[in-house]
Amino acid sequence: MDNEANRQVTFSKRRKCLFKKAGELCVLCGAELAIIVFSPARKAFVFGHPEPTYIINRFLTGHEDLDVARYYNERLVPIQRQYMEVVKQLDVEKKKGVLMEKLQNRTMGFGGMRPWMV
Amino acid sequence: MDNEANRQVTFSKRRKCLFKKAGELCVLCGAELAIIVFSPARKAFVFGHPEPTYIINRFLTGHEDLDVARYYNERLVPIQRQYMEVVKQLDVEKKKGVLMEKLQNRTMGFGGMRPWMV
DNA sequence: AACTATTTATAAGA
DNA sequence: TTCTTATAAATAGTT
Repeated sequence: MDNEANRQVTFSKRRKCLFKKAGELCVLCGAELAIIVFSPARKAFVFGHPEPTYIINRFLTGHEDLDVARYYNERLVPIQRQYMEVVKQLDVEKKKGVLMEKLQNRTMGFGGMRPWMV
Repeated sequence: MDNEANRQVTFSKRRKCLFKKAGELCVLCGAELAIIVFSPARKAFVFGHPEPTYIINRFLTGHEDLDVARYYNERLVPIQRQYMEVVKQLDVEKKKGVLMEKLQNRTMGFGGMRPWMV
């Protein structure tokens, strides 16, 4: 395994065998698995039972019925909604404040104390 | 491999061996790989060289420098921060409102109009 | 967990 | 690349 050509041959042989073993593990033991291999030449080889993406998503999300994008979007969307809701409330409160302040000024005159600004 | 106990033993033996073979493929051939195995009992076992998440992200994104979790978290974290900021502001505005209302009641008496509630 | 008879994988050479 | 083969490793069943 000294030269590059031999290393490539060994890689192919061993990869093939690894995938075979993986398939046996699934069939014999009822396991579910995925293997992703990048060759030294950076090429991807994938094995999965069932499909690799199902296994990967299950691993990444901890859920069987979610893909990664959906998993994160389901966290992102509610907080975006909450955020907009709170912004709306804040706007209402600020308008209330402006109204109150006007009313206060009318009642007390502009020299009146505004304790919340102290 | 008829009964459940034997199947579990076989699963452990073969999984261990699969990971060993995977390690050899990496060291001997300069490959990079990840294996995710779910046992029949639905427990996850992971092997990776380098770290499994690096391999998985490289496979999913097609880029070596893009992290799926990071991609989504970079959208999630800022909005979480903004959300908390706005909640704080809302709290401040509400307290202002309460103070103003008290002051207004003191000034005008409890019969005073509160136009912002109409 | 350890043993072992048998099967399977492997590296190197053709 | 594929085939061969001597050697090493893995495996299932047993203790």
